[in-house]
Amino acid sequence: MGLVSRSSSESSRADPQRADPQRADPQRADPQRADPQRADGPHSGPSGSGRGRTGRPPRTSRAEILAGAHRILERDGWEKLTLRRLATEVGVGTMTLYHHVRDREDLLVQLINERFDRLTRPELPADPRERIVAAGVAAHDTLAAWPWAAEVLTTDGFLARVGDSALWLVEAIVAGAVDHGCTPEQAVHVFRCVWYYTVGEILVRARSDGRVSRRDDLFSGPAPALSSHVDPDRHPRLGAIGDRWPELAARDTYAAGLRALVDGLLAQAGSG
Amino acid sequence: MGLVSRSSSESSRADPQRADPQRADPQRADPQRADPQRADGPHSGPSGSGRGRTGRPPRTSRAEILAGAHRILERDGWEKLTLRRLATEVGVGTMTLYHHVRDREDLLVQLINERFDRLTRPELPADPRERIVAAGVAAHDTLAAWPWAAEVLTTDGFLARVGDSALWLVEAIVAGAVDHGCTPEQAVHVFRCVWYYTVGEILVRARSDGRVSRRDDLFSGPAPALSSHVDPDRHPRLGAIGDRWPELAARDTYAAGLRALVDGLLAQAGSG
DNA sequence: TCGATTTTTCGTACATGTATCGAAAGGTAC
DNA sequence: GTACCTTTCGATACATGTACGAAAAATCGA
Repeated sequence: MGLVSRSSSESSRADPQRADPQRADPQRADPQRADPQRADGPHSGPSGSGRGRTGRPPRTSRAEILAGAHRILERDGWEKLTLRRLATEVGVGTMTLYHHVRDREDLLVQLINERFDRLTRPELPADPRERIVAAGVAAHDTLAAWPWAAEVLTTDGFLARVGDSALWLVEAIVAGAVDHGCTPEQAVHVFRCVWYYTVGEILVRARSDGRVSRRDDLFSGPAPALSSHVDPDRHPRLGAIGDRWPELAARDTYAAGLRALVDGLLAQAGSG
Repeated sequence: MGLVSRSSSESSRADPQRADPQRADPQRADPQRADPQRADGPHSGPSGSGRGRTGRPPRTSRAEILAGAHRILERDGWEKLTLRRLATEVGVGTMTLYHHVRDREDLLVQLINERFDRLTRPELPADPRERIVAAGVAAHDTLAAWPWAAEVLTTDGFLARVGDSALWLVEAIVAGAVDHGCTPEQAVHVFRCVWYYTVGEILVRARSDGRVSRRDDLFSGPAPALSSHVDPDRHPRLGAIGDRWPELAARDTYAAGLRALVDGLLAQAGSG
């Protein structure tokens, strides 16, 4: 046991981490390695060690790094997840991490990918419209729990780096649109709008709550959140809302807004 | 001339920069100061200097700092805008900046505020629906040109820190919704959805293009952008789109999506 | 067995944002 | 002039991401 079983969940993803971008191009830094374990000694001996692999045997693996990151996240919180601390947690030099993740961003992307891996896919409704909404809600719920997801969601080609684990979500939305009668162009449009809306909601909400709950060391008071310095003459509608803005802005209206968006998009596509 | 004329655009904003958060609380570090000029010598002489102000007269002003930031942005690019470099550019010590901006984030917020200040407000259509769309497009266009806006858009209470200069946008959207028949609650909902969608679009797009156009020193190739590693069996719809994804994803569909969103929201509100 | 090769590890160094401390400078108010 | 007040800004410190390159540890070819 333990020879190939674990590597399955890793090799599924294609090339995330392509070693380092700068150096020579010895791509593929993670061919199957004899699962490093590393729990029972300095080097647990090459019992059944890597067959046909040259080079210094790795002492750590990406799986270990991600596990350490999870430990830090749960124990110390998001803002304590630094590369140095993670290296200490895993018991390895700081720069060693860079052989398993391209950079900090890559680490976070991999964490999110892992989360999507573990997510049990919900049953998607048969109705195309509802399927789109359900997929959006699933993506939203998965990401919204991690305030730091904001730091990664918008990275270049995030969707490209998202493994198969989250691709079914994209597929679900596109398929829902097509099943509803959209052309492929329109379906992509639908997906992108849903994605923008979802990302925006998560990003804005995550920061707004996060500051208050976590980083209370800064800015003692909660955000004044508009409405404190509005001139009712120049902005009558805002003035009319007045102090109710914070309360209204705190409501969770993601699903309602998503439904409106999808309704509008599908109507647009149908009549176009 | 030059005594109060310039300070008008600065004193309009209420309290952004409340000196430093840590020290004593001598709030209000920027009462009107006699516009510092500082272009013609070590100290251009107190000709008509500040009336009724005690303490050492400031050698630099927030306006100068923002101007220097602009210079760096245009000359060296966004990633070169660091506090040390900005201090050198303006010709002051690094820590002096902290007397005018709370931190880096605050600097960026002020830059955006300034941009909104300079924005000539477009004529808003009379039709409520079109007014909402026009306001959204105006906000989008203003922010989308600055890729680094992404770093600020989601900061805690961004809307709260946005000066009057951008508040008319919020007002326009809320007013459009109310004029269409929405309750205040629904109007806030409309605004938030539009805001989420807009922020999401800007953030995702900015990063996607930005990497390629500006930071071409990293990652030589453009983003693989999905579609390269899709399994047509598991994701038939994505497989059908195939290589067309990059092209479709590159289109500018912000306005179309916004219109769909607004349509859906207003329909939702009307029938609710 | 010895050197070449390959891969991993990791110490060192640098730029950055942020922060404290403290001292000087340059004004106004009395 | 003296007292105060505000701004400037250097020295210093710390944590961070990460570029660079050398050392270590394995296999392979001779």
